[in-house]
Amino acid sequence: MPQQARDPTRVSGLEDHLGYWLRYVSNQVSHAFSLKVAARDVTVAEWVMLRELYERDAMVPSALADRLGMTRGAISKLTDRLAAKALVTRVPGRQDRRYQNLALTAAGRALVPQLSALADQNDAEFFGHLTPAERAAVERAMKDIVRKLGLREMPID
Amino acid sequence: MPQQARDPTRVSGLEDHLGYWLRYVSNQVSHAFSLKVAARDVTVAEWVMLRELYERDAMVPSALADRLGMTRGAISKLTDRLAAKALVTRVPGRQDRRYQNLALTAAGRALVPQLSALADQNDAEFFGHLTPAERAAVERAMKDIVRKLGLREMPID
DNA sequence: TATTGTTATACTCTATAACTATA
DNA sequence: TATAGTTATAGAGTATAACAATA
Repeated sequence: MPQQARDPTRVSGLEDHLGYWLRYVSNQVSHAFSLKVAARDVTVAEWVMLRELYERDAMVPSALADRLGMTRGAISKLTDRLAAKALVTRVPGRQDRRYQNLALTAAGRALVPQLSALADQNDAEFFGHLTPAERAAVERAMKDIVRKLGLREMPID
Repeated sequence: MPQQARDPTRVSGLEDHLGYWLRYVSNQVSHAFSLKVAARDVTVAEWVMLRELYERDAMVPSALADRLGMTRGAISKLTDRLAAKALVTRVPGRQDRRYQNLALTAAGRALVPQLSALADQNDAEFFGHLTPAERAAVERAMKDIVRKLGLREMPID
């Protein structure tokens, strides 16, 4: 929120917005994490997809797109890369052959815990010095916003 | 922070990391903002650069690159676009002709307050429903992290 | 030689929309 | 026809590195 309502003629600065600080820190956290997973030849988007498949074992691409807030095209390209790295496989559907299932390979499944450890480490680096109360406050605020977002339609254009 | 240190064999999930939530919310906030400024034919990165020049009136590209945490190449491309939109001009240096100054045009200067109002509006939409205490807690935590890590660059994407 | 700004190249991620195969 | 997945194209952003002009 802009903090200077006292002077309506003043143009609010970048730092006056909570969104600015969030983006600032978030970009740093994500960038640091991307460097860590790059050592395993994986991007952040790839990590998210791998982690999702780890949890659910197998998913149809369009369901994954919905869940991750990406387009089917984006999922398709991501799958191409992960398949090329032999971390994910496409399993053709049997009943309805328009569908397919995405699943982790053994290598993919083995990789997820290693990436997860890197995520733990990254989180500790950035948020470890906050008190538990501070962390809880941030987490609660974020989830609050997500809940509020979930109640309204996503902007399409 | 992963919240399940009790069980060392469990693979921490995406949602166990504060970084995950931060990234999720931050992406939503930035995306919504990008839609707003797109109505003025401006991107978020362009807004940041315009706002910076508004504050400082004129800057050398390499100084801007340092300040925004971008490469000189990126600033060069960004300047190309803003110059094409007649929002920014390149002013050749007089003493050392390797340097140049970037400055807002009259149109650029007139646009910044409008964009600033959109930033205010965007912040209100996403954080307006939080209590002042909650907002303050998030802001304090973010600034804490920035201070702790000595981060000084600005977020761009 | 060192530095400034530009350019070339390449990659990630995103989105739209046309395309195919199937139902 | 409707849907699932792919592909093509485009654009914004990232980064590295070679380059020309200037000091």
